[in-house]
Amino acid sequence: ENIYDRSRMAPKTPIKNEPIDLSKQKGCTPERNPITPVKIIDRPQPDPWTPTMNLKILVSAASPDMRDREKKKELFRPIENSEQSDTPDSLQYDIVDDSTVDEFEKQRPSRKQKSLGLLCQKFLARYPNYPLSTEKATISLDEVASILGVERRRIYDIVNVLESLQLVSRVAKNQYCWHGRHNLSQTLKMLQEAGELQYGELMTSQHKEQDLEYKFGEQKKETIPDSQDKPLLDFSEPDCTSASANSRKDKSLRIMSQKFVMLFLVSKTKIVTLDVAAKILIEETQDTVDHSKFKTKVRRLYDIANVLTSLGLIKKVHVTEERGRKPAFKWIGPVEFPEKPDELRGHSPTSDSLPETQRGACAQYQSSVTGKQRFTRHSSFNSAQPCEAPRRKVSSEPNSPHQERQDENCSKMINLTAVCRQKIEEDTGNKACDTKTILNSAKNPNISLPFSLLPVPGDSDFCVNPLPQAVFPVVQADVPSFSLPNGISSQASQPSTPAASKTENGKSTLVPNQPFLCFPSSSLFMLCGGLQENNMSEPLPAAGDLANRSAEAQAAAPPTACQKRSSHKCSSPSAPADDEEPAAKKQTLEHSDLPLSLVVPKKPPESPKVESSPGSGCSAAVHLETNRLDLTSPAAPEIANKESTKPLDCQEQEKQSQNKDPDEPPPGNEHISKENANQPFQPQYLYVQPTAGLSSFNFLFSANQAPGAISLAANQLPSLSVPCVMVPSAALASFPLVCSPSFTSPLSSIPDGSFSAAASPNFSVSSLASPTPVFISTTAVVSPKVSPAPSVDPQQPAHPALHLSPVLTRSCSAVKLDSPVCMGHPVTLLKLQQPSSAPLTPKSIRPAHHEAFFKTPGSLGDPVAWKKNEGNQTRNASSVQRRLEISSTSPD
DNA sequence: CACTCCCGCCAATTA
DNA sequence: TAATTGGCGGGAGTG
Repeated sequence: ENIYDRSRMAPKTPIKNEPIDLSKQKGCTPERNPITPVKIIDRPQPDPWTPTMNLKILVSAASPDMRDREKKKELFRPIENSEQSDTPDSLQYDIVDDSTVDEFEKQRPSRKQKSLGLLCQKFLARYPNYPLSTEKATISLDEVASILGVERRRIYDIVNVLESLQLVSRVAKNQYCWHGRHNLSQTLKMLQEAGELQYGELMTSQHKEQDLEYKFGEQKKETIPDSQDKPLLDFSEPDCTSASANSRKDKSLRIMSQKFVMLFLVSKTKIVTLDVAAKILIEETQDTVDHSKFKTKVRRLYDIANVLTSLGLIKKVHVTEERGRKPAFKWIGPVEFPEKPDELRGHSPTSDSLPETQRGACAQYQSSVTGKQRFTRHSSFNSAQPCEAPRRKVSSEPNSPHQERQDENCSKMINLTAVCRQKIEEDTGNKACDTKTILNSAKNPNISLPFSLLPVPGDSDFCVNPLPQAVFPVVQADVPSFSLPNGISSQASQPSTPAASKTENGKSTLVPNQPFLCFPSSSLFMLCGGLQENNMSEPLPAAGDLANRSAEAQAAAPPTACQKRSSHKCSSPSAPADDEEPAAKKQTLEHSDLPLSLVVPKKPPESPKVESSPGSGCSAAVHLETNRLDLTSPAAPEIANKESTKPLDCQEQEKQSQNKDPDEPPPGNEHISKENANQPFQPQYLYVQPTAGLSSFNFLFSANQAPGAISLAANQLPSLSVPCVMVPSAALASFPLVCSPSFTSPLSSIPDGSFSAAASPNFSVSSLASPTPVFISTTAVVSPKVSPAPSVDPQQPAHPALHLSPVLTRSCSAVKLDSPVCMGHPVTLLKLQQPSSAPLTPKSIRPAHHEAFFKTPGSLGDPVAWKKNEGNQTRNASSVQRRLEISSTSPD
């Protein structure tokens, strides 16, 4: 064959060697001098120019197509030298060539043929996905460039991206070492972790912080550089040592690539829009949205995306947003990362996407692969990116080392979230009206929901829903946006209509049993109960997708709780494969539908309050009360029944959840109630919006609660049965709090009969240390001191625990819990202050013990951590989820 | 016109 | 200093 080709090619010799030159040297005359380093070559034949040759050259010069054709031939031509020549690929190519034989005709290599993605595939085809140890090949840039017929510059683009994923490493000048995908899963895992730290937090975090951060500007910068300097992943591999390789300044392409991947890994939907990514990746905060810079970033992202696409890790999709459709990429690679290097990984999702050639390769190699992990995860890895450097202002938290970065990211993330939100809204059909406040959807950061929100189909009301997402990265700047919901909620709360509507959608089902509370304030709270996947499974009629999402979302939220323990199980329903991953992730995947796009959020911070408040206008207090009532009544009962019985395991829960109860019509919060009803077990969330900005943060808690407790609460206790509460950090002050009734703590036995249910505090929160003031207590504690809320109580009768006494009063007294949550004390209390915006520092407020339970926004920042922690804790399973909305607004 | 993204100049880094 | 790397953005190809 070769011979044949050659004959055909004839003169090519020179060409072969220097194909590049020919083609490239554009304008130039076809000089033969090899500009680029021509490497050697197999056969150095001196004389190149045969008559034919000239002709060809001319032709090529004349027509690009031809040129391409030529190149292609060369490219494809098996490389004699290379060891890999035998790879299957070559065959394919050959074939192609043959076909091309015809002259220059149509094959227009055109641009597509020269695309980086295609080039990358060719490149990848040369190397096995899972090379045997012996197979490791070193890659010579010059050689590859010549073989592929492209300039080196292009090879750098490819190699840099591959390097960011550890598929190759630089060994020396002009030399790279091919590692293949053995480590890919680990690398991705690391990126995911790092991404969660950075972005996950962001997601949750608020913008405001960023603003605040500005202060840190200096620090930040410092940080940034740090991070950049090192590749996120520094994988120093033993094998190939490239000692210095890393040093170069910021290798932006490498870093960008890693960050980009992180976004996918962190994103629930696994879809990231280009613009969002670009914004996030633009180092500076978006403030200076230099258009040109943005453009450049996007160009780079395309470059990266092309390579990632060739790797079968992502695929291009479009997300349709209000404004129109935007380019986006969806992660189709592995989502879970088993601890060990998985060989298999490639196959799963990824494999599908892989080009056949690769796939084949994979198959071949997979078996062989041992999976050695070369890379250790360096702490640095994580740190690097995330920026540890400066601590965030919030320093308060011990935990939050990363937060700063997060903040930054947050904003970005927020954007994403916003986008998502928007979409969601769109999907739902939103009621823009209601929410209009919501903002311009486009921008609103508020939309916190991006993904998760789901449940509510159209209604913004459900903002609450977002929780799940929130859990995620979503940061949601949304806070602001949520406000909408608030407004709605406020209204809704009374009328139940909204709920109903939702229910209609079917989404409501998701939420069934969960009661909502609305708080006027801007801040939102989310609480999570355990999750149950069940929800997911539930029927979602019309809204199907949404519903699913919502369900998932919800599930996601819980993830923390469930994840470890039952995550898989839970997840199972929803997501098939992922056992290991946290439910949330899985769910997310499923949800994939929603892209995270971001909209650029402008600064949500301020607006939020305003907006939110407006809606409700109402005083928070009022709403609260009502809400409470509502809540209690609706969902609670049912929940109680089921849950009470069993609270814990997710599985069980799930089952229960499946049971779904129809629910009661909740008078008060209709939608909520319904939702709750529908989903008996779902976790409850409370989402709080921070008044001010995101920064303030929202929290979600999942509460797992013992069912009983909850149920009781719900019914009887008007106040809340919600197990968990989130408090906005900053804003916390503004809010009051919520208490969750009892949780069941798996551990604790419940002492009091009264509290019986309550027990547990299993909030995942614990891990979080939060400054927030908020609080929750497991046991019931009502805080004596705080006597809060007068208002609430009436209902409370039964369980003390539940109460939330919202203290409308500004004072926020924080009650502390006496016992550590873990203990399972039954109840907790919270106190809040008013929504007034005064930011409270949580720290002061929060009880020492309880820290774990609550996190301030800042603390929240790390969802991941959170989750992890939770896992540890016993989050139990049970739980019903509830949502609460609170409309904050200043009380009045 | 918007989206993609190729191409290659040229600066920063290395050798 | 030359070579290697790689940031960057003009502007062309596509749809």
